[in-house]
Amino acid sequence: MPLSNLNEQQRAAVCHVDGPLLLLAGAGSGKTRVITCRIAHLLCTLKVPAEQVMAVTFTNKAAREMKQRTEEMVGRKRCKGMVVSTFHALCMRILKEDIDQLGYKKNFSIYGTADQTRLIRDICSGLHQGDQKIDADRILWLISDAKNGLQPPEAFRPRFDDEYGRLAAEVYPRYQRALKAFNAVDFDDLIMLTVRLLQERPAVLDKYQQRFRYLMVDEYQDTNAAQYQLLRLLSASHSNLCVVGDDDQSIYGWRGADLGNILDFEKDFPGTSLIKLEQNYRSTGNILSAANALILHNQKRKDKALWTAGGPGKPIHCICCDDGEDEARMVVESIQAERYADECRYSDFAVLFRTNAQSRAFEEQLRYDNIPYVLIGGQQFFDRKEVKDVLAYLKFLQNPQDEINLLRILNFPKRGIGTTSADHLIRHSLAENRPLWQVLKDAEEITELGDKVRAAIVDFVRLIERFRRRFQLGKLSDTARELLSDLALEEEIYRTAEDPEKGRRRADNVAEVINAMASYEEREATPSLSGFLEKVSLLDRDEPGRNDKESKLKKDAVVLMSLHASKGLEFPHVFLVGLEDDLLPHKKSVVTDIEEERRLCYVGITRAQRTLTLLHAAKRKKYGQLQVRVPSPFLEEIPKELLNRIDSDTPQPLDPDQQEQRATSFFAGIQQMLAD
DNA sequence: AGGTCGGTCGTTTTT
DNA sequence: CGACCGACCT
Repeated sequence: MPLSNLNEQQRAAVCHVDGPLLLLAGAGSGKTRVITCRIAHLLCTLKVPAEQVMAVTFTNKAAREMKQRTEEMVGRKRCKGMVVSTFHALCMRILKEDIDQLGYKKNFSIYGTADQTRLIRDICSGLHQGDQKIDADRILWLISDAKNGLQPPEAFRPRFDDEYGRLAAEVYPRYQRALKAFNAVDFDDLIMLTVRLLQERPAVLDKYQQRFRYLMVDEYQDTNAAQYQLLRLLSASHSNLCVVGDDDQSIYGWRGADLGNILDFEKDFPGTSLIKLEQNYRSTGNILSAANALILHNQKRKDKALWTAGGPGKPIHCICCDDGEDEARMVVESIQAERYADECRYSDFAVLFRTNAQSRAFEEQLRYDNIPYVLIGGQQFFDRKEVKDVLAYLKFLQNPQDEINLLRILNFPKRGIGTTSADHLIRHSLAENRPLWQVLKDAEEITELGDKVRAAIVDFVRLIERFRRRFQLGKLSDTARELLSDLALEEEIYRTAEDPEKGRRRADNVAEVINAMASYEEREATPSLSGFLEKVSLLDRDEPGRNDKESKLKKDAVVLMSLHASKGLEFPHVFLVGLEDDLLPHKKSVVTDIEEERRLCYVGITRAQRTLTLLHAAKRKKYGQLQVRVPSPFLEEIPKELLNRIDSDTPQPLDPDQQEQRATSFFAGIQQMLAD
C-alpha cells in the first residue's frame, strides 16, 4: 500500500481502524483517496474479510467510484463481498431480506414523488370534498420531514400548527396505511422502515452487526436523523464507525440533513478520534484564502482552514455587470479569451448559479457564440411523463397490489375506461374491501358497467396477465418492447406531441428505458423485472445512457449548473454568477439559514482549481421587471485585497496574470491622457 | 377527451 | 416574463 503517497493526516486516517473516527475532510483534500486507501488497508494489511466492510455514500456515482478505485488498488478478488452502496440501496437490500417481518411482501414497489403525489391527492380528495385546492407537495414535504425525523404516523406532531400541519396530521396515517395496502414504500420509508426493523427485531440487527464490522460513511454532513439512527444501530456492537464529511459543505439542510450529526459526532460516539484534512490539492492560494475568509463568518462549524503547498495563483476577479445579459456576455467573452490565451477545453469552464432559472441567459449567449455547453440538472429523466408511463406498467406488472400505478395505466393509452368507470371500480373495491385488481378480474359481474367498458377491462386484464407470465419467462427487454408495441405507445406519443421534434425526444426517452433494461440484463447474472425496477427506482440513472450528468461532463462543453449540483466536482475555471443579495444568499433562505447559503457560496468557490470569477449585476430582470440589485453581502466577507474588482464597461485585460502587459497598457493609458 | 384560456407563482433536489 | 395548473369550454 502506498502509504508514502499520503500526507500525515491522511496516513493517520488510513491507519486508524478501531473505534469511532470523525474525519473532517475539507474541499479538495483528497478525501476519496483516503477512503479507498483506508479500505485497502483494512483488506490487505489487516486482512479483514471483505464481507465485513461496508461503505455508505449518498450517490450511486460515489459508490461506484469508490468501489472501482478500491478494486483497482487491491484487485477485484479481495473486494468480493464488500458492500459499497448508497443509504437507499443498502436499506433496499436489508428490506428485501426481512421486510415481511414488518408485514410487507418482498415484491414491494418503491414509490417516487409522482406516485406519492398522486396518492396524497387521492387521499385529500376523499378527505375534504374538494372545498379548496390543496398543495399535495406541501403535505408530502411535511410527511417526508416527519419520516426523516423518524416520526411514525402515530407520533406525528407537525412542526407548525397551521392549516397544513393539521392536514398532514390527518393525511399521514392514511398515506402510510395506503402504502402498506399497495405493498409499496417511499424513499423515506426505505430508511425509516429499516431502522424500525432493526429496532424491533434484535435477530435481524444482530445479523448485520455481526456481518459488518467496519463501517464507513461518506458525506456524513448530509445525513438526516433516520440515517444517523441507522448508523448508530449498525455500529453499536463494535463502534468501528468512520464518518467522513465537511460541515462547511452541508447544503442539504432544507432536505432534512442535520448538521448536528457531524458537529456532535464526538459527543454522540464517545472515544471518537478526530482527524482534519486541511491540505488542499485543488485550488490556488488566493482561492483558498477567499474561501477560508468567507466561511469564517459561520458560527456553527468546526474550526479548520484550507491551505495549499502551491502558490497564490491568479487574482480572483469580481466583475460588476450592467444586467443579466451583460453578465452572460462577460462570462462568454472571458471563456473565449482564456481559451485563446491558454489552450484549454471548453469543459474546463463551469458557470455556477443559485437558481436554475439563471441558466437561460448563459445558454442564449453561448448558443449565440456557437460555444458548446451542457446544462446539468433541470428536468429529471425519471420524472418525464412518458418514462413514468412505461415504469407504471412495469411496476404494476411486478406488484399487483400497486393501485396507484394500476390507476395510472388503466386508461392509458385510452381504452375506454374513463374516470366514471374507474370511480365505479374503486367504489366497488372499497365497498367489498377487495383489492382493485381482484375487482377488475371479476369485472364481468359488475352489471352497472356498460358492455364496452367491461370488454375493455377484460382485454386489459388479459394483457396484464399475459405480460406478467412473459416477464417471468422471456428476455426482459424483448418482452418490454413487445409490451410497448402492443400498447402502441409510440403512436400515442407522436399523436399527442405538440410538435414532431418533441415527439421524437419522448420516443427516445422511452427507448432509453428499454436500453437501460437491456444493459441491465446483460450485466446481471440473474436479471429480473423486480431487479431492474429496483435499480431504476433507486435512480441509478447515470449508469448507462448518455443523458446523464456523468456523460454530459465528459463532453467538451462549457458546464452550466446549480451550486448544489456542483458539489464534489472541480473545474480549472469557475464563474460564480449572480452574487447579489436575495439571490445568493437567496431571499427565501435568509430567514431559514443564512449560514447554509454561505456554505453554498463556499462550495462554489472551492470548485475552482486555477481561476475564479465572481459576477454580479447592477440591475436584473426579474419576473419581467427590471430590478436594482445590490451585491451579495458575501462579497464583503472576502478580503478586498483578494479581489480584483472590475466594471464590465472598463476594458478587461485579456490575460490578467501577465502583470507586465497590464502595467504597460496602464502606462500607455496615462501617456495617452497626458498627451491629450 | 382534448384543447385553450386565464390565473398564479416563482430555490436548491444526492435517492 | 414564462411555465404550469386547473377550470372551463368545445
